[in-house]
Amino acid sequence: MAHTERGKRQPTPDAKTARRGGDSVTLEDVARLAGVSTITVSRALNYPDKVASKTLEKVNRAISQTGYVPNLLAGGLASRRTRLITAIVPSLANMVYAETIQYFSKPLRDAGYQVLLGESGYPEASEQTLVSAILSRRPDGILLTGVNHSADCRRLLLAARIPLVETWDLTPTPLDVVVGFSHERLGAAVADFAVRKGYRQVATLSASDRRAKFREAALLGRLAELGIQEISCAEVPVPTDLRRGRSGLARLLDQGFTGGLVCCSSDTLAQGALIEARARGLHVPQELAIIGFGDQSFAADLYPALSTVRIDRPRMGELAANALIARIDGRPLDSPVIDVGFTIIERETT
Amino acid sequence: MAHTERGKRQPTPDAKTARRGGDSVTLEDVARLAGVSTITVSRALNYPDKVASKTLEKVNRAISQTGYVPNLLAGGLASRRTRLITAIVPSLANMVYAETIQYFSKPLRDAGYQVLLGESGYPEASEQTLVSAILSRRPDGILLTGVNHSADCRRLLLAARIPLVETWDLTPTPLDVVVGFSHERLGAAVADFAVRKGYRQVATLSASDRRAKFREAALLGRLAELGIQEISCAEVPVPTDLRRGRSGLARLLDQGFTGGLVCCSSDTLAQGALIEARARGLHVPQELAIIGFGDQSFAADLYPALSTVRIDRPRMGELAANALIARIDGRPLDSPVIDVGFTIIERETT
DNA sequence: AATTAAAATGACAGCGCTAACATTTAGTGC
DNA sequence: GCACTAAATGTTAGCGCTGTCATTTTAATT
Repeated sequence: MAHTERGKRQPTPDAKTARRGGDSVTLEDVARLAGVSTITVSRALNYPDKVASKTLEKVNRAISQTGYVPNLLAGGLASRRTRLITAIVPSLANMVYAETIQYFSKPLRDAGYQVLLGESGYPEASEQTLVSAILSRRPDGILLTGVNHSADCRRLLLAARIPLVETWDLTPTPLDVVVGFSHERLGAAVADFAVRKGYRQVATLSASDRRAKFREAALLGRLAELGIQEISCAEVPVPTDLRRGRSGLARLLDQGFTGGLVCCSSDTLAQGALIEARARGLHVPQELAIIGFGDQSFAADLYPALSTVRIDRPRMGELAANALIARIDGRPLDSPVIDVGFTIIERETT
Repeated sequence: MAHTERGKRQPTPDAKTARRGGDSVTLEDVARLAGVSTITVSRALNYPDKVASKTLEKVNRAISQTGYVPNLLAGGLASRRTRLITAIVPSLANMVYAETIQYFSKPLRDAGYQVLLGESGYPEASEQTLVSAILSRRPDGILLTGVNHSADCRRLLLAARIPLVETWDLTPTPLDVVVGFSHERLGAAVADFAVRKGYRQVATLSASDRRAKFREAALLGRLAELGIQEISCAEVPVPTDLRRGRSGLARLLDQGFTGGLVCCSSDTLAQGALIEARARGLHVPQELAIIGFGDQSFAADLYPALSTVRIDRPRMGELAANALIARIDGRPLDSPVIDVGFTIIERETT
């Protein structure tokens, strides 16, 4: 007792190594084994060309001998770079977004980033809460789906001063960068297509999704301009699936829609409509024409093959990733607004 | 110069606040504003019931005034708890896994965890590399798909001493906990089903996926036992899609398969086969019967409705999440091996 | 009011790493 | 060999938080 100084914890001799956990190997262990300082090990890991090759070799040997796995929490805290990118999508249940993530992730992975996923489609938690949770991991960048965010959300995002990419939509005033296409122009283009092909009756089958409704509104608007009178509309909840496509078409048919073009807000809905038509013995496209949206991989392989509107998703994902990386690296961008456009793909259902 | 002590950096008066970045609000800022110590703010955030309600109020006010967003890197480093769970799936392109993630995430989110996603289906990066990258974020737990991991991988995982859950398969010797079903029993059950229904010809249409091939082998084995002679097999690459389902059936038909039951390793493949049958004018199930695997949401809505083998994926995800949470909290598990079973769902294609 | 226990708060060190310098070593030309 | 530059390595001080005590305040009991 006598030599224990007032209150101060008396560290045991091996305190440094025996502390809590004590399990995992640290930089220091590697450094000791390699006979260099910790910073040299750090450099060997992060800037290998700043270290003499002999040293590098020693360090690498020590790393594999100890089975060292770097601690990115500590590294990120010290360097303020986490090598983490967060992608926020409405839902993984929608194949289209799951795919977007993939295309987006690839270039990021190659650039040494990991992608953390956030799903915003959970009504029980606000986007605000999600964003806050995400920011607490201090990602180097964030991908957002859509351009409509609550005021609180925008504030939070902007205050974090993190590179941001919004996708799947377009706006002249992005938070930072936006990579997408115009739902308005797309809706109008589909209306033009309907008229050009001579359909006198048009129906819409849309998910209750902000962007889908926006396309529908543009389509309806253009149709009115072009003098098309016979219009039916059906709305189904998200996420879209075959059942909703089937029941949606059933509803349209009950409503008095007797044939013409059905414009669906997703290929899945369109496929459901196709199935329902088949179950009812309606011939597509003779008695009923269908056009989808997205050009998902299955569209071309349906029977009959589905006409749809293609969004170049691989390109959109890649452009978004590259824009984000450029912003992180502080490189300038040609434009903060990148339009990837769309293409109407005509197959057998129209 | 005179009073600058040898080499030591001379910190400017406001060095503490003006340091690098200096941008983001820290616990200290909040504490100062609330007139308490940092640890009290920390407690107000993490253990609110350990703080007097008046203090809590002051702190919360200070937090919203400053727009403070906690830094989980720092918190995780200090507490050794990251509230991060990593899920490794083969690919998001496969709807089945994307869904699994969803079911798995829900209970975790409710328990205050965030899910980081890792895709192992990229041949350019070994599972080893992936696991290493994941471990460097020090997740509190890991979900793995499958039970076959390289020796290096197992070593790495085990050395990390992190709760682990393996899924989508079963093994008597899990790394930690396994939640899944027996592919062997499933394959045999499908064979029994084929025989019971009186099919004399059986074909398999399988993805080149370890578990799919395992089911197929079990099916073939049982078929042999039961004396079924006429068997055709087709293999397609992953990920499975409609095209591969169509071309797979086409191949079987070319090979001399003239009708009977086609056992597909995924519902998507089955759907592709169904489409191909329709395109060729083959009546299902009269001329050709089809059974899938997975009972994905679309299976019941196809026309004709697809017979398949149901895996209770929501339950599997939930059980996996709960097992992981139990392990993290140090609670004992009834058994480290949890079998969720399977059910053959007979609809219209058989 | 005095005594004791419980609740609330605080001081301090350190989690494992890296930025920013300082210092040492190797390389170059004359 | 010497001066000088560039390359390689090391020292130090945090990054922003929480665990572990120590201390103070409040409540409960006699």
